[in-house]
Amino acid sequence: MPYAEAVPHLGNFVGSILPADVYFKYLKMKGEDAIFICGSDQHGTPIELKAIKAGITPDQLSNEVHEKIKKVMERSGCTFTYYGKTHSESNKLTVYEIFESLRKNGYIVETEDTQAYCSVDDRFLSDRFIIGTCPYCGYHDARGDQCENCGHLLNPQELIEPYCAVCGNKKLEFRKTKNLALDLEALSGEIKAFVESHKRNNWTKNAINKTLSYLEQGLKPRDITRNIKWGFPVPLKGFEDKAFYVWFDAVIGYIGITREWSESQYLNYWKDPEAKLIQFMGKDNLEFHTMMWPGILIGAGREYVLPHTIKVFEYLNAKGVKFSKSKGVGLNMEGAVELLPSDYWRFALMYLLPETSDTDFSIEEFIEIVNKVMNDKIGNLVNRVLTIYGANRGMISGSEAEAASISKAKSIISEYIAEFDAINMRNALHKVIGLSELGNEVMSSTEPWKLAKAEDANSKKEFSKIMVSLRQIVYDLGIMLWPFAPDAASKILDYFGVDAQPKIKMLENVPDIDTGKPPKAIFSKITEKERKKFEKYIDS
RNA sequence: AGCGAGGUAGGGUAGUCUGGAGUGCCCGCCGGGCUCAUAACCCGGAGAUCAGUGGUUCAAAUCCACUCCUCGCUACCA
Repeated sequence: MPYAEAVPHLGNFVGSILPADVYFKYLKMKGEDAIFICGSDQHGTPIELKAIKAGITPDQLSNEVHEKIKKVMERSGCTFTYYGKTHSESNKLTVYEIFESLRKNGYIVETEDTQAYCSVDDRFLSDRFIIGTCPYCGYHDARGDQCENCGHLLNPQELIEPYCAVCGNKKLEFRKTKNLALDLEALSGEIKAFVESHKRNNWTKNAINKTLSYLEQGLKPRDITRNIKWGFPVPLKGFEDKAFYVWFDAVIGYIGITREWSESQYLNYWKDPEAKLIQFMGKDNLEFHTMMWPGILIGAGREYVLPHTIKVFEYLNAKGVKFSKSKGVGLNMEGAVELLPSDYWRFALMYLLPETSDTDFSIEEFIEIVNKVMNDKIGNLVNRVLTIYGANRGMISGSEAEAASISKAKSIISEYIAEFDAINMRNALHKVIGLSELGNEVMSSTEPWKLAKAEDANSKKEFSKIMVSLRQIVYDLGIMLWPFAPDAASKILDYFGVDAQPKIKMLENVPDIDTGKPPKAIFSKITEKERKKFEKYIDS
């Protein structure tokens, strides 16, 4: 779920929403009863602080950003079953219900801490609400949690001459305060058993190893409430002036948002023991999803399904720098879809999907993927097949295909399905590319343009068989491309008169090509001019 | 510092879990083919002590140990 502070950048998109959308589209192709739930994560300190600075309420700010994100994600070709938000009545209800269960089951404990207090604003200040001079580098605008200049992690007490970020008050007190925490220590045995029993379900290596290593080191209770005004108020005596901590209501938001989508249907999914919850995220979200989220669900009494698969991706970096919303580094999705069709981003980002290690995003590589892979391999193949097919329409008869190429195509298709079933989406994408390569190979080795000119019956028959095979390959390509590049896939399928959402089972029966539609390029290359525009975004 | 992840031809990557000839992909380079197609496409080739050292094994990129380098996380950023 994107944090509703700003529009997601490429790194956010590639690590969570895009793979989820691609996989969801595949599930729909298979005809599975799947829903794709996502939403804006609205609570927390950064949003509250940003809203105060902007002179609006956090509610307003996060709702405005939420609307923007929703629009951009739709423009990026994402087809959510529902895109909701965490600051909703449905989520609030769900958070309260789960909190109550956790409390009843004895997993909520009290913690005490010392925290800065501003008497002018009459509030406790989160670390980020305190500004001062960094004791390590002397930077004047260091925050209480970290110095942005030297990167040192800080305690608010370390800051020299700290002041309140809201009102500038320099007379801060440090007071004791109580919070509620989830007793992860008590739950750690069950969390470990959960990870052990689920890790074979296509979890990524980092998700398994990092989690087991945390568990090995031992978990401590972790706060679920904070002295903050923005969030759901805590419904417990003595804690009414506090709000739930954003991570708590964000993960519960998966349920809450499904509930917001459909009060009558959400439990059909969340309480179905056969349901599989599959989650995609960047590595910064790992511990929330592999430990705390299962911990919440287990502690609340295992009423809801626990994650079946957790896919944790590494970072996509821009020129070695992490894309950052707050620092304004890199390209956000709004700029991206403004610049180029969403299919290009979807395809290229899935191609670059940082599965095992951080990956650099460079313009050169992106352009290479679009121009060389999408255009030259896939786009060009479609075009050349359609052209030769249309020009020799009368010579193609029956459905007899050239056996060798069809059997190769079939094995690529089954590999594609196997990769997708194992949620290895980048590998699945390579199978799509592989199929286009097969098409190009068949073309070169059989030279149908020569056969088309021949007079003898044998050549004519051979030509027909080859074109039937190529027709099959292009059609299959249109279907298989759909999760990655839905617009381009629709363009290909349109030549076959198909305008419905593709299904895996459609791969078997190829309709004839509608030669009334002249072949048009389904992709076009990124020009020098577009490249220049592009560089403006990346260079910062 | 602790923990996690990476280090594979000139560049970028996959393969590592589950050991089987350095096997694959993209770019670049060299040679050839083709002219249906988007100056594209196809075939062949050169190029790698698989970070290093030691070990296990009939066999190691893959398993084990140690070392070096890069990135990330370390609990009030989410």
